[in-house]
Amino acid sequence: MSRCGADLALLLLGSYRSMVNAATSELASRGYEDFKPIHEFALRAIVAGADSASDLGRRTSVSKQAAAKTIAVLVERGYVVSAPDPNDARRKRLQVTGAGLEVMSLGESILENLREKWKEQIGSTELATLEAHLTELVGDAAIRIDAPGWVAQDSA
Amino acid sequence: MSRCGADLALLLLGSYRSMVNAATSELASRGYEDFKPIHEFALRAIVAGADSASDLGRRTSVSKQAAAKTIAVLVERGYVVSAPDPNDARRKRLQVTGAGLEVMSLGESILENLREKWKEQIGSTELATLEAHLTELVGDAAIRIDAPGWVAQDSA
DNA sequence: TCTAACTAGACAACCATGTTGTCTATTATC
DNA sequence: GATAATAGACAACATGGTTGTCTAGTTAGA
Repeated sequence: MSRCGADLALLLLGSYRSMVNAATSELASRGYEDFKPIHEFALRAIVAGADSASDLGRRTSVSKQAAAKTIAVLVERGYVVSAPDPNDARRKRLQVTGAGLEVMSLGESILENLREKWKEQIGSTELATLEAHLTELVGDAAIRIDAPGWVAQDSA
Repeated sequence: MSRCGADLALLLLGSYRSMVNAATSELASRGYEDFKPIHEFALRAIVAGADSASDLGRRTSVSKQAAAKTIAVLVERGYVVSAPDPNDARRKRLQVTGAGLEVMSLGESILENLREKWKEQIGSTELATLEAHLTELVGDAAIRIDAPGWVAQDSA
């Protein structure tokens, strides 16, 4: 199908886009209008323990300033609250709100549905193989969510 | 390997990134410092027949103004020349220069090498199967290169 | 044929998301 | 206790996208 390296790259990108677009538009249609992948990933990172702006920046390979901006948006929209850390007056501890958890689980279930649909298309074993191969390709890079940047442009 | 939909999405994105990052850093090390994926795709589109700014915008699903900005960069760096169209005084015909073709073929060969390496890792048939499955997933979306936006953030 | 509609491209203003650099307050470390 | 490191705020800027508006040129139709 794919004849050259560039096509393969495009194919990978297209597949990602295809999933994420479907997810964001679905989320939008359910009332989460401006929720972009970057927000999802930031929430995930916060839940995973990135409880401060600097921390979030480190974990997502982005400057703390950029992280702070993202957090500001999430706070403004009520997905995250930020409160002074009693143990360290410099820090502000982040916490995902109920609304934040809700949108996360909704997003995840949408993506999960997409994966299921795909599984039906190509078969369960085939999907597993594909995932294994992709994992092999990305290697260590898989560990880090990394640069929200390349995930930011979207909206559907 | 991948347990949920979000992981699969991330895996796809990671795979793309992994290829493109390697390519851009390789290009950078060979002297093409500021060459980003967006430029590559724009050149490809121009070669494929998008010979004006408006045209390029349409083909890459971007406003003509955005396309014009990208073109301005490519022209400035000598990858593209823009000359008045003798048949239509409104238009400026775009043409990829020798340098442009050179960087394109270099980029392509780098990506091709990456694909080869991957082929050795997982096997030729497996790679073909994987590509076929991905093609199935993206469906029609595969046709359009689409939004340079999600391809823009990079640099390596 | 002449007018109306469309098209190309230029320009400006703006938005989003990232970057660096600088500053203050606080905490850690020697 | 002096020095270094860290958190976060703020400002300036780069990039890459958007709309909106304008002019010049083309095309189509009454």
